[in-house]
Amino acid sequence: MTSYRPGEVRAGPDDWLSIGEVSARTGAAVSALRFYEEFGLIASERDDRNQHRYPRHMLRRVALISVAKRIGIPLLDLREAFADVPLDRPPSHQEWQRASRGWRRRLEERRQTIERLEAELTGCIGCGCLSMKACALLNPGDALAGDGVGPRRL
Amino acid sequence: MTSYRPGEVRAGPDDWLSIGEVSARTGAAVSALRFYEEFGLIASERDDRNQHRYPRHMLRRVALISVAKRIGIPLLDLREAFADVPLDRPPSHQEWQRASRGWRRRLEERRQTIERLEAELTGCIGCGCLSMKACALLNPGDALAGDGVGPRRL
DNA sequence: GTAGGGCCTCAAGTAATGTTGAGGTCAAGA
DNA sequence: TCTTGACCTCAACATTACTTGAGGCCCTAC
Repeated sequence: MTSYRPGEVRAGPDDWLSIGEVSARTGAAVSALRFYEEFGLIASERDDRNQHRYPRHMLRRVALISVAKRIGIPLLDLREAFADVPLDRPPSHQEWQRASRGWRRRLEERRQTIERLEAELTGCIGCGCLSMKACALLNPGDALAGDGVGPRRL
Repeated sequence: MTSYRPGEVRAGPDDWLSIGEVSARTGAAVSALRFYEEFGLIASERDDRNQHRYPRHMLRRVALISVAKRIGIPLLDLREAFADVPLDRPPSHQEWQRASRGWRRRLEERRQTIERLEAELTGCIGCGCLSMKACALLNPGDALAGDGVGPRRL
């Protein structure tokens, strides 16, 4: 494997980042980064001292992982969502966009679940559903958990 | 402890539900219900055979728990969100509404995180942030993870 | 030359959120 | 009467997502 040194001249002085630098810049713990890498979510080269060297474009991946985590997207889904974004080179604009379409579906679904819950908590509760009759929340089988038909909003 | 029988006359024939009925109506596994109860998220009485008897209003709680789970809200937060909703009697309209205000804050925050991520994936990536300069996603410390100021949308 | 810092590997531990299994009670139906 | 089904308790296991610890390498600064 080619070995890259931190100061290697390619385009800038810190084109390659150590694991500590990536951690500092993304807020992800070093241990988490190692974990993500083993898991295949990110990748790195090694320098002549066997230390991780991350290309800058990996920062974006890590940032996306961190945010996704916050909204409860499991790492497996994340790996799938990243499937077509190359790890070994800066993804092209197009590649990010293609991947982002898949993301958006997931995100939208999630956002809609939240919005529905918000609606339930105000509209539904506010409108008398407390009676527990025909409330979408309590509609069994359906119960906001599926995609069934039935009363949705209002 | 008072013991309630399923058929006890109070208002209807099934004012009290067995754990299996609650499970069937909410979609939550029996084991999950027991877990929620031990955790303090729901509560029940026992009948003369030591079996759980759930009041109907518990269905709503379970339904809310199920939905919240789907959007990644941890049970601890959930317990806090339910703090002022009584377990031992049907919550009043007012009580639900007061609790729902807390919920809404949480939900909104979560929704905004998602919306930001959506924006990053389209707007930001689409607008040249690929250059990695001054991108909210990569702004350390800030990085969508905090509430700091800085470039947010566009 | 030695102390510290940053990095490495590998194994074990932790927290959250349940599920599964063993062993038992009880009531109703064939 | 015997079996089946729903329920009980308690303990152990599973999964996800990491963190912590032990033991070691190498460079830089004092």
